[in-house]
Amino acid sequence: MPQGRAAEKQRTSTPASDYDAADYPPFAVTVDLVILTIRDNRLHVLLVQRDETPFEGQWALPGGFVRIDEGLQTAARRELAEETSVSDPELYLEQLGTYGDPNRDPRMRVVSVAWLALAASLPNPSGGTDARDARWVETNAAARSDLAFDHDLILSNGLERARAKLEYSTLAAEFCGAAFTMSELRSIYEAVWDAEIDPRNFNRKVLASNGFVTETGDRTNRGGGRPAKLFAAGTAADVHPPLRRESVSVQESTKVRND
Amino acid sequence: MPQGRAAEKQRTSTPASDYDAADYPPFAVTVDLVILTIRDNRLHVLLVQRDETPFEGQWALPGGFVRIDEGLQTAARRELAEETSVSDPELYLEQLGTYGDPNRDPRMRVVSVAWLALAASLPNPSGGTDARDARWVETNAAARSDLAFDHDLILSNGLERARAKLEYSTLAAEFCGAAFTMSELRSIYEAVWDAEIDPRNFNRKVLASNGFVTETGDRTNRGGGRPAKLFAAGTAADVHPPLRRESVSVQESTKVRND
DNA sequence: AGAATAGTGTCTTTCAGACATTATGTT
DNA sequence: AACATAATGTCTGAAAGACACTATTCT
Repeated sequence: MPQGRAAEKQRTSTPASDYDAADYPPFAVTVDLVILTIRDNRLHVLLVQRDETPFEGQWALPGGFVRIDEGLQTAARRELAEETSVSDPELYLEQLGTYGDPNRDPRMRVVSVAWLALAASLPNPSGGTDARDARWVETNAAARSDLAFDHDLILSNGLERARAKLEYSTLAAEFCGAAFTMSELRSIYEAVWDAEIDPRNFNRKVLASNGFVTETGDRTNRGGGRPAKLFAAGTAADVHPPLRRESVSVQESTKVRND
Repeated sequence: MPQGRAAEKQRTSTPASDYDAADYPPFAVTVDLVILTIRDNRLHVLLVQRDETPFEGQWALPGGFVRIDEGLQTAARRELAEETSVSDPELYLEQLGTYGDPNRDPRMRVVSVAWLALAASLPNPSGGTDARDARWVETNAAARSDLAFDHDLILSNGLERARAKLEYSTLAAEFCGAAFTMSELRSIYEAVWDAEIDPRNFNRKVLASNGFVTETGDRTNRGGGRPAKLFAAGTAADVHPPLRRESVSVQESTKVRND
């Protein structure tokens, strides 16, 4: 094995033409996706059921190999399109982290770059080009289940990232449709944070944040009660001041004192 | 996990035992490090000068190949120790992101996992096992210079991450020595944020955050003025409420309105 | 005594969180 | 008229930011 050092020297001391596959450790690089969407006012994640060893029959995050001439985000977006049959290049996608424990895959050394995708509502998994079973799973249930590989960890990191993201980014707005009501926007927050939010305070804060949403002037008319104003996503990327979820547990954790 | 997916296509049709290097694209995986420290009250980053093609003579972030049987963080820590001759396993190290543009290295397909390391004061680069030149460079100067590969981007992301991190983590405290004064702690923030901070407000906020620092009872006596109280890092990991740098530019960016 | 640095307190404004009533449409 | 949902305003407490003076040591 080329070990880092040896390889390193090559990297710095060997002309490009001398590069040889045998000179460096053979890694496989994959992408895995935490794809989140809202269904029935609850946050769901897309899981696929493995039909091959290892972890046969277990559920896992969707993902796949990065092609040799393909960028990492391109690979993630390709997999996303394959799994959701939604190839909207507007779909929000951000890099979550890279997982490369030498034993994470029993077959070979695989380094996986994990991505977080968010969309307001996605269709039922069409299975894309793959024949395996695929399903939207409510995130609390998914987090409790035993996923293949280190996907439990990746999912957990993805959920935490999504929750934190909504605090300071206007993502949730674009993440609704083109026009949405304030309660629709609020329900996104409630689903992701898995918490109730006071409509009055929420309203005040969203409107106070310049560029978060803009009123379209139209209203809904889908029966029921009073028609709601419609909004569109604004131009700002950040929320000022940030919306904050109650950090109850955190506050307790800081109770540590030295007396 | 990744491989899961990765292997996907192959996997669905190929038993594990059939795995063969020829079956998947040959990637090299490296780690690159943004190592930050404070010198002369200014934030500095460790850069190394390349002595080989490509980018010969240009400055770059330190880094190297990941060994085939080595975890990603282990590889980062090994490189860190080699470059700084400080093998303190306590040194703060967090994953920054992964960079894998197909053209980022002209010689071959390299995916690099970037890491952020922070330490209060590190010795002059001993060069470790490498003979290349290595130096601490003030970060504003480093960010303006033209680094090899995509290291400009990595450095920029690392700096932004470090600045954001100080807002809500107690990192800066551990990142000082075992005992430190309030103005030393403050100067860490000032160096990283490249801004002045009001000593009175800073003091109030740090002390209000339970578990951020604890008074040791001792005082300094290094001449000059009144001896300063000494503090040690507390047990809390997060700052509540967070310290916030003035987000001037952000506030202006939100000035967007739809009238 | 003077120089140097540490340490502290008050005021004002902004934001967070709690909370109840009115408005406007449909059936 | 009843029902359903949307919309809004006020009060209180916490924290942010601005700001000036006192305290302790050394020389």
